[in-house]
Amino acid sequence: MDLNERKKKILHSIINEYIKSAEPIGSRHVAKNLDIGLSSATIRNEMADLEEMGYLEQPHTSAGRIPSDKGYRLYVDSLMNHHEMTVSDLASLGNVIELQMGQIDKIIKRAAEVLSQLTNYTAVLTTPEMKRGAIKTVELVPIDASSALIILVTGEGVMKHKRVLLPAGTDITFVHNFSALLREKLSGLTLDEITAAKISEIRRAMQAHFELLFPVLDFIADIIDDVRAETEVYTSGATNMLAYPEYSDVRQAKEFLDFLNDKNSVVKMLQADSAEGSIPGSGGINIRIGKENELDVMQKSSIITANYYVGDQVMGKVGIIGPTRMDYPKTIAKLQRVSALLNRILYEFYIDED
Amino acid sequence: MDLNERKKKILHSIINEYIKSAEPIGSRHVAKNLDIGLSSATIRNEMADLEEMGYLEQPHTSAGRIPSDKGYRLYVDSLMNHHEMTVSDLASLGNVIELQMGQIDKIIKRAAEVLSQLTNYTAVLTTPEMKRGAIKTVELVPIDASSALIILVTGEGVMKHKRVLLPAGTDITFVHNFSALLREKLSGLTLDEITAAKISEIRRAMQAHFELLFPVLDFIADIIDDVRAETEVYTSGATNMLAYPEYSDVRQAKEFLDFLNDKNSVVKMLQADSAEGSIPGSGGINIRIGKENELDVMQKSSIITANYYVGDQVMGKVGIIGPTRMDYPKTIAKLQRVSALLNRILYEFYIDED
DNA sequence: TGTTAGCACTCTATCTCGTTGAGTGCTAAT
DNA sequence: ATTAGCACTCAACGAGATAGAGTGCTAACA
Repeated sequence: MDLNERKKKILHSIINEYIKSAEPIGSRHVAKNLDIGLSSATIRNEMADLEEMGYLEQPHTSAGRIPSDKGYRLYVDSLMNHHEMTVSDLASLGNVIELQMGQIDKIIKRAAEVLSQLTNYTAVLTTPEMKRGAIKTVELVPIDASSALIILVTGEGVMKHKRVLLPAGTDITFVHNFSALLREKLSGLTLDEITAAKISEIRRAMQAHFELLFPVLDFIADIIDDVRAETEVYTSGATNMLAYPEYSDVRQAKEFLDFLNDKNSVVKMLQADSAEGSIPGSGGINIRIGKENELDVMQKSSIITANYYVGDQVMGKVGIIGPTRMDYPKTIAKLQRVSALLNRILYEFYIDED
Repeated sequence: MDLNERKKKILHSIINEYIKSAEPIGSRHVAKNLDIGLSSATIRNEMADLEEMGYLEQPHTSAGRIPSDKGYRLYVDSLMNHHEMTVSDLASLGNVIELQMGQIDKIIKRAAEVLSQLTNYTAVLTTPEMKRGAIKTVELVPIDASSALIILVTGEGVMKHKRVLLPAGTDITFVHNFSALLREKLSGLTLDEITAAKISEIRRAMQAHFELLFPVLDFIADIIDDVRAETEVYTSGATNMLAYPEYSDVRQAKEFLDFLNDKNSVVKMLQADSAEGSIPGSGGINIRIGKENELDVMQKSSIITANYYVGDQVMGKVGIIGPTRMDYPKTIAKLQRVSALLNRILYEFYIDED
């Protein structure tokens, strides 16, 4: 039994219908409302075949059919029509650009909001892993007589700060000199290069009279560790999912929301995209459908991810989570648009000011 | 008909039971399991009285009674036993203290987490309104040839930063001088004092050769507006509510969660505590029960709020949201403990480093 | 040989209806 | 004033009965 054109067309129609209604689709419905030109009996036979081949399943004997994960897989890989965003959707994207002057994490956060509003699903973004990022500047800013602020800025525009106590009676000029020396020693290094050994080396290389401020070096090591380890996760529209019948059970809804609140799980999920899921020629779009995802909470959901870049370096992941019957074509189009927009904004943000 | 001691005792017992079970309480249950020493028939009469007086209600004719909002009100005002935290609860509070070295918003965030874990309800905290806060320091830190970071630190330890573009070819020493001048002009002023007029005044007072950097002043005005307007809201344990039968309907759950996501609504709610709700001698604890709250989403919930301070200045609000049948005594005890702890930590953080 | 009409069959969803049991209110006895 | 007793009410539950959507199969048809 082979998957001929007619079978594909029927499958395609069924999936489209199911995406809209979330109700099992019967042969009669296909024959009447969809433009196939066959009787319900014929459709019935074809549907039986499609079920045998694993593309459809039946919730129970006398219900219609719903697509299986395998069915969706075929759908996203070769069946579905690709989609262009509508004018009104595009218009609402304009707002994102206005944030160009803000900081990088605000832009990313905003992108998550836009995506979730645009799609009515849940958007998830991760900020870049900074291992290979370079330090742009380090500054020690005195706040008052007894404390100062360490500020670290990376090439990607990420900023991190920490307050440190100064030994009593430290002279301000002294702090400034130390700050200048720090900057000289550290700027340009990538975060990977700043190991404990490197810190010790700097400590030795400094003149002895900075000894008073040596504890500050430890704080700098801390803060760099923070930046290095830190992958922030922004989620938006988590509650959108509660509007879909798939999540009408509160307990499952809770599980899903708790999962989204757990940063580590989300990062892990976003980074785990599989080779099987990547859509050729889509610019790095990756889709995992239902059980293709190992996580229990995701068995009824799908996730579509994309990378975003500055220049040619991957900065992070954008993902959209929806029920398995989510509207793949539209969602993919929106995801592509937003990630492209994000690329452009970050590029301008990053390159222009370089 | 008056509310004698026996009626009070019965009401007290019923409310305690209902808080545990979330099921209507019948006269038989009260007579058997609770230590009153009266027959179910007598209890029945008393319960009928209590209903007539408005302290109890009946979901339907042949169900038991549940407390009304008025019943809860009486309960929290004069019936309930006050509660001490258990040893194990206290032990888990120890962890909060370790964050002393972190920044103020991390501490506040952590406090929300601790509270929600401790109570199994939803914790909400607001950060202070900064109108009367003073500026501790302002710094303009060059990042590269074309951009710099404005950094603003207030007396409360809040830090805010923004990246600005510099005119091409700006000299670094020049930036430093400008930065020093800024600091001199602005530090010590409260945020309220820095009006548009004040900014113009500073602009005029500066030597003309800083003209190039005048646009930076506008950014400073922006950033100060941000700090002034900004009341951050931290929420923790939002999904805890989904475990209670009161929220078993997904639609209501969604409404509640959406409400929590809306910063403005939450701030408004936290600030709207009423005179009727404040518990005398409890150190500023305020309770609003069910319909005492105007908000639709809160009709089935109660909120207990407290203020927290640095020294004698109110910094913000802590609130715990639960179903109306929440365990008031325990929750109040925990809220008091955590806000006291918060006060102490902030006091140390703020005063020690001053 | 592929398509279709027809029909018996299956299974869920929904409704009704009786039953159960928890709880009440009232009355009469203590 | 309290309590035992009893009739009454009502939600919850389960057992049929019914409707209807949808299927699979067979036989007729082009």
